[in-house]
Amino acid sequence: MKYKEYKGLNYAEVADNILKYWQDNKIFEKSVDSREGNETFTFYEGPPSANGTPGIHHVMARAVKDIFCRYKTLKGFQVKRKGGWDTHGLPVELQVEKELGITKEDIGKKISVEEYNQKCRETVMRFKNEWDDLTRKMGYWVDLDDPYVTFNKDYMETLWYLLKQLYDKGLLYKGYTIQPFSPAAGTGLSSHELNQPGTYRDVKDTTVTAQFKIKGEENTYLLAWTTTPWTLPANTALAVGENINYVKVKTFNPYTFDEAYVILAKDRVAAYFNNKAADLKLEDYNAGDKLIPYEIVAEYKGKDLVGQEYEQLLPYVEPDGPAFKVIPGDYVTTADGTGIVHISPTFGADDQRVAKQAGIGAILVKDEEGNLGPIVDRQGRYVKEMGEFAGMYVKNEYYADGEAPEKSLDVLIGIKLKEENKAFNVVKYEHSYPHCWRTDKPVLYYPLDSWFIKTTAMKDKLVELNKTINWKPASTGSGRFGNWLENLVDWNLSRSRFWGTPLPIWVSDDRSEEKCIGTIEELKAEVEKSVAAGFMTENIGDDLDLHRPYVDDIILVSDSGQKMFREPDLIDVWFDSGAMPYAQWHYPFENKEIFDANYPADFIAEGVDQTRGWFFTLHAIAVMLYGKVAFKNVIANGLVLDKNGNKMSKRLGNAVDPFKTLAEHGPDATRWYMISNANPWDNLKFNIDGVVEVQRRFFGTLQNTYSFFALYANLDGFDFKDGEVNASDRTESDRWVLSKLNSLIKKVDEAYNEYEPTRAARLIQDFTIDDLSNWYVRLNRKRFWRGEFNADKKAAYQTLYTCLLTIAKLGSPVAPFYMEQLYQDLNAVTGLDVAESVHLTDFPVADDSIIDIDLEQRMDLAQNVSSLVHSLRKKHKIKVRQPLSKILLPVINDTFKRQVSAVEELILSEVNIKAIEFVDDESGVLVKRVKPNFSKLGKEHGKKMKAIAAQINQFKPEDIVALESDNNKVIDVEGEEIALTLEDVEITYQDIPGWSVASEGRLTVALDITISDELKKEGIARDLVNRVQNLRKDMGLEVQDKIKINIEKNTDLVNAALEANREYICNETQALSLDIIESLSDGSELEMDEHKLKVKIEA
RNA sequence: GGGCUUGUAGCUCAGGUGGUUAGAGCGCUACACUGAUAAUGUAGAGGUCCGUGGUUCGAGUCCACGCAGGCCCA
Repeated sequence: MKYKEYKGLNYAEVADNILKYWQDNKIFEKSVDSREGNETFTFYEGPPSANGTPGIHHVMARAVKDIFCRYKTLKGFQVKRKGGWDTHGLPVELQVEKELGITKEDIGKKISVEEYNQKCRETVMRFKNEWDDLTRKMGYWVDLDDPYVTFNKDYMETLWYLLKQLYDKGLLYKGYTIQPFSPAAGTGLSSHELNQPGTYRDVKDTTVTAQFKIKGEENTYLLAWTTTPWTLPANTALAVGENINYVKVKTFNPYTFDEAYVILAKDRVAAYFNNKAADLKLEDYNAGDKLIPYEIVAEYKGKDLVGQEYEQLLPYVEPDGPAFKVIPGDYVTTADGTGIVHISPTFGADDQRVAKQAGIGAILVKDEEGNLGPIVDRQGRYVKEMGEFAGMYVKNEYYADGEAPEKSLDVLIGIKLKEENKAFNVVKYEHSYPHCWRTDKPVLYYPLDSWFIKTTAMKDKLVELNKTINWKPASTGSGRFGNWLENLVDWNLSRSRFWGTPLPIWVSDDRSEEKCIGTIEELKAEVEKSVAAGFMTENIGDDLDLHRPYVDDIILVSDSGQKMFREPDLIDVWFDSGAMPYAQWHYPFENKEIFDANYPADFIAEGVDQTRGWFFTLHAIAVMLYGKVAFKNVIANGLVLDKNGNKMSKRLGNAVDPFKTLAEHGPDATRWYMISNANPWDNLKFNIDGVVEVQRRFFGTLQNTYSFFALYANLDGFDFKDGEVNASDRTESDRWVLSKLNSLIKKVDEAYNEYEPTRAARLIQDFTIDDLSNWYVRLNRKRFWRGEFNADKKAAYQTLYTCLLTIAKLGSPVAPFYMEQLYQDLNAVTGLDVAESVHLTDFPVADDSIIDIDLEQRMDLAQNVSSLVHSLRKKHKIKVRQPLSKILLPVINDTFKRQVSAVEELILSEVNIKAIEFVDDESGVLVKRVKPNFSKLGKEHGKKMKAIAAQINQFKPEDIVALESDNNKVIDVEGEEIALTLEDVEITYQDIPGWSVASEGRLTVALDITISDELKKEGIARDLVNRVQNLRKDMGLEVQDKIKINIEKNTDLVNAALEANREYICNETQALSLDIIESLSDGSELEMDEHKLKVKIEA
């Protein structure tokens, strides 16, 4: 049995083969089944929607999910991963509308709801095959055979069950929110519709800065500005910014010329008062003067104004609760207006929110049916209670052509306020305002009925439990998510659409009776009653579809015998996905045990854009119904942008095709690149060059290392079947790399465990490239190819084998295909692991007894010394093949000497030097430099630091000696004596006269660059060996083939070099003989620096 | 407009608790190696650490205010 050897590995092909291996051998299934009975690690899959094709960012998101599921499996947990599909919602509906060429209004008219929903059902899974294909090709292990689907009856029944639970807890109620509304079309507009291009247009409106008279104070007014004067009669509060500065200004009303004290933001004074009037005296003012004098008479903070009461501005209708107070508004600015914001809870979303928070009521009227409503009806007209303005449209645009009055309602209100000394300023103002895309008329912000989940009732619990969740990154949890919870509003569940889960609430005609249905069985029972009451002809069958229109046809009977109809709303699709922990198992109707074992989730991961989406709905439902978190650890990953940092979009053509990327570069390099390049929670600028680099640098190096191993292990028949070599029988470098390897295991385990995949990948990568390949293999190459298969060689094979196999296991969560191949290739020969897949093995366990920190330090020293010597050779243009006699190392301390001595051989062979000499103070050749220890001295002496540093830098050699011998030196700084010890300074050896010196930190190396005759000869011999090896290779000789070397007589130096090193040359080149011949007729001409040799080689 | 986030070499990223030569890889330049070879090694050049103020003996690091990009929400 041989280790597989490759000629140019195709990584995409590896993935294909491994994928087949997994499928044929059911490895994924086994990775779950083989952990049966073990502790479970629960992962929830956030369901994607299959009505569009997947993008490259899905590869990123799913790689993150996959990594931790695989890791936990290796750690022995059973990790069930049920896939899922999000199938309801607006995007699906819009897509269908577009394809059918219809609008929402046409549904139920041009096409039946039944047909329409059928179309949605067909559309929503359109790209399921592409998704499944991507899932497999990228190596995302998730159960595709039995996914949850949100439109399935079982799934929907659980939703109903959960809604009923909320209903029974009193957490489901009907209320209103302020939504964009088009009176002309008689319909609410979704935010999607409002985001259509062209909806926002610049319009000129009459704006009013109104005077709100403070209660109990003469002539004192709060000024508030509005671009919608028609909302002023609905005013119930004024909002200020708590940290904004306000002033009271004494002046005169520009319309009535009455004396007035007005309050507004300090920053806005300049906008309301003419600077030219600044110097005018109030007492010089005459009514009608153009310039109106003003004077600031008091100043307040916004929070000082909070609570101030004022008189109702336009008292047509009484408020339904406390009103006419100053309240805090977090969104108030001084960018425009007066810094005081007019609040009408019925006509602004912010208004409604801050009013509710402050316990302020609204201005409401009763319609004919006794329902409360705003002072504007659904056609956009003032209601009858509005006195002289009753029946007027609030916008002139709403009148039929030619019927609009000359003066709009806004203008009339402006006039009325001026006359009543209630307007401080009335002007036209151009601003951007949304328009209905269908009717072209302005949108109203209007209260519309909706069903809500009372999340605010559980706010404290939601906030508290959120703090127990491990968020990656933490800032998303405390910041974006935490702030969102702090400013929570009730969850608006209602959607007036067709394709979604219907709200299971039936209400009687007079709205006095309600029923919320929680199960299909319950529905049947209720229908039976209805049949008995004669409202329904027959009961529903088992094949009932819970979608519209079927449920709409169901009429129930109330306890008092009234007909009950379903509330026509659908529920927010986010409820669908937030309910997946329960609904995916059709809990509580089935699978109770599975649910219990898999709730809550240990881990979920999704894009950061889901913070207020899925992350919230999962959390909200779990906390409200079960008082628990839904997930314990969560990674909120960032976006995948194009290489220039722009959002990818199909429209712009900068979207990266995931299938193409996977096919060209393979899933492993793609995944490794995505994970190692940046933390998943940072945005990733996806650059295909980066994938190529990862492939070349990491996978290329790893594969080369494996190939190197395989080449020689095959020659020697190494199969690791006769036990492990003792640590004591291994070389220093063997023990070093194994120590590093075990340190690596620890760190990687820790990184995965802390949900830091980037750290894990980088650790593995650095070990593979720097420690294993660039140091261990390079230094030990000869051990692999020289001589017979002895104990030392075996140790080398075992060491390298262990490193490679461990890398395969550690890296398998990130690069599941390639690492599987590596594992298989290694294990096929040795059979040391019984598992048939790397994904069925156990995660490596670090052996502390192998970790030797001192050894790791020693090797660091060897590397640093070598690097310095290389740099010196470079400086003097002496190539490594030319041996040199010695280097000098100043001894920093005893440990240093001991550590360097232990790796002396390594250094000598690495840099081709004959000897290391240590020098210390007694040698007298060292020139010392001293540097202050800033961090220590700075803490103690603070301000004097500069003076101290200046003095230390001027120490003479004898000062340093004195300090060293006494461990004490007193210096005088600005009259104060400061005693220094050795700890206060850093002593380095900066220079050795007559030597070539390089240093890094405290380490200094001096190189003897004199090349003696003998060294020169050895250099020539080494050069020759090198050239002969080339010739051998050119001749196509095998490593073990023997040769004869003939060389034509050359200069005395060269001849002497050959004679002196004959044995060495023959040994290295597998030569039986080396003869110097007077004349060679047919040899090859070799150039070695200034020497030219004629050489002939015979096999 | 608000919340969160990012800004360090041409590119991608590291840089506990403030401490005096700001690092790595890629790319570039030069050299070396040539039995890991469609590999490999070494060195060099390359930085107003986004800006402006502040705190401090000392700021890439702490504070404030900005600027630019991103996401979410208004």
